[in-house]
Amino acid sequence: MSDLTENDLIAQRRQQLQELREAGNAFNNDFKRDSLALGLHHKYDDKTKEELEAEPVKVAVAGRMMSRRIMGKASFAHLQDMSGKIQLYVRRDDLPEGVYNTGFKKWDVGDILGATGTVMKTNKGELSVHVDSISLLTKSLQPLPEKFHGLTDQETRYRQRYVDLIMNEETRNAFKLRSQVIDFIRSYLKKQDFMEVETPMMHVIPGGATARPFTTFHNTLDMDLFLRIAPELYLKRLVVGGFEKVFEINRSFRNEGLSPRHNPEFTMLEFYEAYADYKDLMNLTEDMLRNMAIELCGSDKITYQGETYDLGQKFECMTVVESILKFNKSVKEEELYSMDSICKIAEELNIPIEDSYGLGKIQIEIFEKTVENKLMAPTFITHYPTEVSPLARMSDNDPFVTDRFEFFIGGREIANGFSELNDPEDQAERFKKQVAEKDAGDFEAMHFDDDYITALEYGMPPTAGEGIGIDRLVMFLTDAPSIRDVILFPHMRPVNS
RNA sequence: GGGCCGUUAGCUCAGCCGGUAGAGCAGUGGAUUUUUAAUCCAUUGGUCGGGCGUUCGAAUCGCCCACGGCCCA
Repeated sequence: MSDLTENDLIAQRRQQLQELREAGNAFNNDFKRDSLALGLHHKYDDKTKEELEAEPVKVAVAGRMMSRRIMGKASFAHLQDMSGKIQLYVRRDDLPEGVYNTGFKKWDVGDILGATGTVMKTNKGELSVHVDSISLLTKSLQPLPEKFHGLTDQETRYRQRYVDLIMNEETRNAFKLRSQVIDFIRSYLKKQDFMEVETPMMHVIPGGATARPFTTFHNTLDMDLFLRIAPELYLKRLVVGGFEKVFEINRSFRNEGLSPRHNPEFTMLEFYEAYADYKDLMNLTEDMLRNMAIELCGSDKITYQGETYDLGQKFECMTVVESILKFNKSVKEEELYSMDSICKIAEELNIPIEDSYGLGKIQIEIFEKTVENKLMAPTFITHYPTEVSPLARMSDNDPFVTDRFEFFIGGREIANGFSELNDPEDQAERFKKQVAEKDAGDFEAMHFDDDYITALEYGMPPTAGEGIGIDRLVMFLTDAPSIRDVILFPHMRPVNS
């Protein structure tokens, strides 16, 4: 950032910093605070001005000065710390000689200060600290955005998230909620005896999803490695190993386009439970999301982009085919099971069909085009075709479909779960089909993972597993229109030259 | 990859049928001992995203590029 042409504002502040250096008190590290803004509000907001005067409470606070109103020999300023804001009442004659005029009045909004004083209330009733000592802890060289409009430029908010966090409480709140969502999931699963694990992020064979991976290179081993597209195959190896309930919350990476719903790195929860089936996980999902909303948002009614979603009601449930019929009134069920007629439907919908596509793949193409973004209310979709579910167990009643579900809300996929395919010979056949598709030019198709087959050959108990997209879930809970609003440092193209 | 929109002072924005840029906030100087977007007076500040064209003259018109946003593939 050294190529920034420095403007007057920064030059002035740099000059002040130089003076602080010369005076020997730049970057002080000797101030200890004993109170946070929010704590003071909790403790003393209910007290009257007189009560606070009768029993003076001495506190030490620190934070960034977000505003300042100088009224001559007295001033008001707001300090912002990790918990919130507290007002300072700073009077010249209450401070040591010179501090007010040669110190405080020269400092800038954005500077980081420490102050001690007594808790008071102003005539207007705002809880404040009546300051008796104050010092500059960190000089801020960069001017903050204007206080009234704040920082609204999307690009700057994403590129300089630190400024966004300083200026926008909604941003801070969204990321606090994100953290709480992850805490909630951890404790929810741990209470049910799930064990948290960490599996490789650098894979020799990328697997567990159909997606293009990022490639990297290990110098000493002289080999390509892939950033994982999903942890799935490793987590199931752990189930084989006897960790019967495991979960992982961490990043996966997919080398595909960016959009308001896609970031190249994103966070997923994946969890696996032996001796459970996909229906058990649907129940778990419903219970977990409902309780999460109540605990973290205070209600099972969530408003997202102007629409209200009720997580309190029993979630809707239908099959892929049922949903296609529901949103395509002119389509008859039998047409979805004949290659001739389904191709005609796809053609009418402008869905390009590859020669390699079977019935199941075309059904899913139609589903994605005509159904997915209409699934507003919380909805489970089940009976995904085997053709598009290479890791899921075939249904006992109909080998055309698998014991799989996806969960949608607000027109977006949030979760994907299924009874796991634990028949090693079936799995090997499915991998072979994927490899054939890869050879036919599908970059997203899976590799053949020999070791995973070997693991299954040792025997994996009947197991169900699920992945939940944490970013999309947090988007929903924070009413964020873009995934970039829930990722602290979303991927951006470099800005330079 | 395609379409539409945007990029002007530190921030938020005007200006765009061509005539070399303006406001509010921030900053600077002054007044002000309970303010809340404090107020009042004065005042500094700009390669108008970059490049190339058209023109006597471009922030404004055209083309290309960069970055961002939304939609589509």
